[in-house]
Amino acid sequence: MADVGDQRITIHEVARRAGVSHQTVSRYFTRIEGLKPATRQKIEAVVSELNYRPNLVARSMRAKRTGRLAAILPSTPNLTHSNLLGTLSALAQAEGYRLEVVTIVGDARIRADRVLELATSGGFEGILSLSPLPLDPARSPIPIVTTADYDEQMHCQGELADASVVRDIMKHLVSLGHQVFFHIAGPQTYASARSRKLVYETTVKELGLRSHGVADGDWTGRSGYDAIQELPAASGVTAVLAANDYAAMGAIRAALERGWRVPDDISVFGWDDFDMGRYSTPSLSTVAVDREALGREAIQKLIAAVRHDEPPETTHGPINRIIIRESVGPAPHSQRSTS
Amino acid sequence: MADVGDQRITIHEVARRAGVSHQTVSRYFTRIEGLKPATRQKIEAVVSELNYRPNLVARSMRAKRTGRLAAILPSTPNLTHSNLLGTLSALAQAEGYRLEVVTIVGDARIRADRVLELATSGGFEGILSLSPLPLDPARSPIPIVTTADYDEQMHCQGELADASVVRDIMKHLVSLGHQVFFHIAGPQTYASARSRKLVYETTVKELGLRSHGVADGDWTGRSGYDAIQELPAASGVTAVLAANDYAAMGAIRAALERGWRVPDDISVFGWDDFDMGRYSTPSLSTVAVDREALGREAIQKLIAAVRHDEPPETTHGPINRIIIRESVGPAPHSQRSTS
DNA sequence: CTGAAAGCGCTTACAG
DNA sequence: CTGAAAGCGCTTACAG
Repeated sequence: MADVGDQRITIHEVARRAGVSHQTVSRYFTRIEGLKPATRQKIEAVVSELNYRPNLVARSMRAKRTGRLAAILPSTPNLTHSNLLGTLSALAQAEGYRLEVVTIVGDARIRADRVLELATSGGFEGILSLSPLPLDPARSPIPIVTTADYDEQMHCQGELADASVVRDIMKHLVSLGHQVFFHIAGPQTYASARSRKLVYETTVKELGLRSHGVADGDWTGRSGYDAIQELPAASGVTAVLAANDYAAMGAIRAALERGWRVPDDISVFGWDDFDMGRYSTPSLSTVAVDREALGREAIQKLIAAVRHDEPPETTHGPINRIIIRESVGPAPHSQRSTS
Repeated sequence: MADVGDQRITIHEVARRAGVSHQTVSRYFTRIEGLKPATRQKIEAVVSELNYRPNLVARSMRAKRTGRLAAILPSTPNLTHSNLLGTLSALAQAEGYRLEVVTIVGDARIRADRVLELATSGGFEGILSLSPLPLDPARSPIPIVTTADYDEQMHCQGELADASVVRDIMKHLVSLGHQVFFHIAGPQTYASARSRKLVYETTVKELGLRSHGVADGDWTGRSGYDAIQELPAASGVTAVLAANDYAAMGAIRAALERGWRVPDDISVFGWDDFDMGRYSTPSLSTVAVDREALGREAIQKLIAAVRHDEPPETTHGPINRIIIRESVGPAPHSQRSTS
């Protein structure tokens, strides 16, 4: 049980072995030039022999600049399906920053606490949150920027501005003859789920539609499946809006099992444009969210804040794009009979 | 453009305002007891007024113990579909550690570098990698444990030991009368993709099967779709093993579009047990990977290493479970005719 | 081009 | 129970 190889190599040890002062070793790591080739070589030899690397904690405590930004990822899978992380990382790198992607687990309260901890940890110059956080940025010693999520966009641009997507979907369905709607919601702890539900309900009233109401869901296929299975046979529902693609898939499955054809008898919309929805049968109508545009904008805003620059202009186009595939079609001419 | 609220509050400032020494403030944060209630209250008032939080970087530089572990997540989505992260986090917490989940973007070389950087950063006591890494743990000053991934398990337990799953699948298909196989591989930069391909090829030989070969894929639905679309009409393939569920979904879609019934004409297997595969039609036969068991084992191993304890016994059962759903059935009695 | 001094913000013995 | 001293491993002016 001897403690093997556990002692940390310090810059002093490297300096001693190389026969130079520790400041010179420090320079070797921080400056590109300004070292005599001979000195450089001596240090290089010792560094690679000892496999030494500077302690970043110590460095960042002394140097004001750490060159590191943190991207806070929610632990839901929605964001990982694109190359968003790679894009953000590359953008940060182009501006001379490292991006560390941190997933924070727990409820909103815990997550906010941990983010504040990261902010005061001294390791980062700025924080990018890829999901809304119940956090006052003023409480943080470093800039915190949140991506304009679906719902935030809504709030920024005036009540229900971006919600036009949900309304557009419903209008489209109305134009196809649908009259009785049904919403399978996401967990109401998520702002995006709350807002989709809100807009659904608002639009039902606004357009004078009939709604069988809203089922509570939790993003899973099972929740969509259950919601449709429990639908009364005579509900008359012909159009279903699910909170995401998983729930939509479950809904379609349940409909098919009940002998309802999709889309001939009932149309189903998802949200997120997951890869599998494109290839399922029927393929899934959905909403593609341009998270890369949101992320790009957010990280540029963050870097500007870290540098005390003016925030950049917002230039991206629409974030949400409706994709209509096989799961949506004209409403059936006659009502379904009870099976 | 005044720099607003950017100066960091130090422990000295808190101490000054509370009328105590900075060590007393330090004690307020590190020890549960040992402060006079009056002193505690004075400090508490100042802390909440200034919203002060100790600089963790400074703390971890001075104190040898940081109480933090890092979990390195690959930027592929496979792992985020379960509550693995929550489980790991809870396990760490129960042992008195914080788990910080870090996603590292880039190719294997870059990722290995960044992990080494984290290891020497001084911020963590141990690192758990949830994907294989081209990294010599001996080069790290702190313990690094990698979850026994599909392929690693294989190597640990002797060549092809765990590969039994792929072989079991193929044997099952043979028992259903299938004779001509086809594999849609994952990107060969991934160890798991390489190993599935290897075992496929080995088993073809071992069981004396006919194989139409291996298509190069990249985990996406599109790659599965293309592979099947490009299959010669007279290939005679009746059993397809896809590298993951996405590719399998694409394969099924392409087969249906070519007028091949699934599973009547052709059977398709996926891998990963993604949520949507359960509800698609036909539902997807797949392999469920018990990543939680792997993760649990890995983090216990890591914590033991950090504490210089004996590593715990490996007690989990089989990691991979074959799930047979509608996409797999008996081989067609007669060969398909060219359409 | 390189070395001696000071200090980043905290914690940990050690006194009182 | 609380304060004065030392030091974690580095970098940044400042001299030479």
